Amino acid sequence: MHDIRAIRENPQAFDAALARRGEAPAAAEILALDEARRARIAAAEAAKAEQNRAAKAIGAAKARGDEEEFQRLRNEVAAKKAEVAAMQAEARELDARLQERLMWIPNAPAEDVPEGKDEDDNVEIRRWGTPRAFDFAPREHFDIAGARAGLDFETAAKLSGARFVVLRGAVARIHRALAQFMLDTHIAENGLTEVNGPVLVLPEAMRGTGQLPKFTEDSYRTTDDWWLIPTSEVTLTNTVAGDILEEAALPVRLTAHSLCFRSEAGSAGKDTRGMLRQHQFEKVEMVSITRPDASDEEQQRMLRCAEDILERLGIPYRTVILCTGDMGFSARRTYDIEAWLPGQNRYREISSVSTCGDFQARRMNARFRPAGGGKPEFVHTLNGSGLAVGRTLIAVLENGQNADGSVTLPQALAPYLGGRLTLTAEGELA
RNA sequence: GGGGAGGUGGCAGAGUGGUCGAAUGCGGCGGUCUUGAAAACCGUUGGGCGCGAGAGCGUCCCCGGGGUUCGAAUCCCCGUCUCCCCGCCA
Repeated sequence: MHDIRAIRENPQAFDAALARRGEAPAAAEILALDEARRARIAAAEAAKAEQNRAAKAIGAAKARGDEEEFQRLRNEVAAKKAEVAAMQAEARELDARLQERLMWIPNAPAEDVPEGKDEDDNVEIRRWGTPRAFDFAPREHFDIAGARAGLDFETAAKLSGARFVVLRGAVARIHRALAQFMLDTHIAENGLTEVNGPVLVLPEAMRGTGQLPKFTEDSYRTTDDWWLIPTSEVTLTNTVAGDILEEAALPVRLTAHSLCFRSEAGSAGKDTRGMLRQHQFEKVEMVSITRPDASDEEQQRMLRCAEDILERLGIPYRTVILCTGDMGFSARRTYDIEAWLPGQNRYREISSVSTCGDFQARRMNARFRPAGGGKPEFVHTLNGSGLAVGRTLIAVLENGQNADGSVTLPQALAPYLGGRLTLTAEGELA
């Protein structure tokens, strides 16, 4: 959420930021609401002050036995009361409208975010690794002999319909190994704290991170009005909602392995084969809560944590910075990491690392108290995939495939696979 | 699911209709004393919003939301969370 004071101070800058995102100007409308709201607040509080003064004098009048004055004050307070109530109601209504309006407006892009309309305008930052030269036509993951036995889309369809998968045997184990490997690396090497939280959350949490109110159709809701998290960013970031943290406690660095649920509304017909895009998938997520001046550096650190996973797995990737038109609602700057998928002969998104500045912190009222004392300030929040487990499985399978349909698995997974690093063409670990 | 007890400042814990944003203790911060520290003593110590250049002024907040009353931390209703007992259960 945006700072109403900042909009007041520089409405032009606010509209300019919206324009970079391709959004219509909103400052004029918002400031009109804000002005009306503040006028009502001032009037209501002045009237309330008079009421309080009279109410306070009643006690004294009673004590000194001045019945006449007592009655007069009673009447005065009663008269004021109605006036105050009416003005307060108006102020509340205007405030609610202002808040609601602000809840629908996306974050402003950072200065260095490249201008652009869609993903074609994203800018490549770097590449790591060299895509392997195959002496045969590399297949997509669902066509690799060794993987086929463990990727059961038919049974998944029977259970749950389209965009689900049942993993079996060695493939299921490799998938699990990847998640364990990622978590262990983040905990032991990157200094993150493991968290295992709910995947069912209240609407407030979804509003805090920005999924609601604008993107209701992208997530699933239970009949009890819980929401299934589309990413554990929601769970992890909202752990500090409403808190005032001590500066010494920052940065807070969290990681979680969780199920994620997405309706994929609007992506019908996209990536329908294989397990690239599912309604339910697993992801290891990273979240950092930092001081405002530390968030840019933290984003680079987090980006490195995610890239490091791919490097340890030996999967070539490229890193891009998203342009203004391709960034998510809450983000101020986002880097995507795209893994090389030889079966598709292209790079595909496997991680997204964003800083949200104080945008989410304002929504969830997450603050810290400066070390020297003084007023609490909003923290900065960051999140990044580290990584999407299912997509990493695809990358491992496609990059390690052999002509005979077997797959050579990364050395890094050895501790998790009993040292057996070959997925045979028959779908067994060897 | 049924029954009971509770949610007060960073923590502990008073306060059951008026002068309470709220005693007291602990903790924190500043100071006196001390070579330094401890102890002791003194002072200070929540957040939001509005107005104001500022000092400051006003207003709201005792889990959340309604209500009663001239006046609510205190009374009533609903919700929520915690704890205890019973039932059920991975």
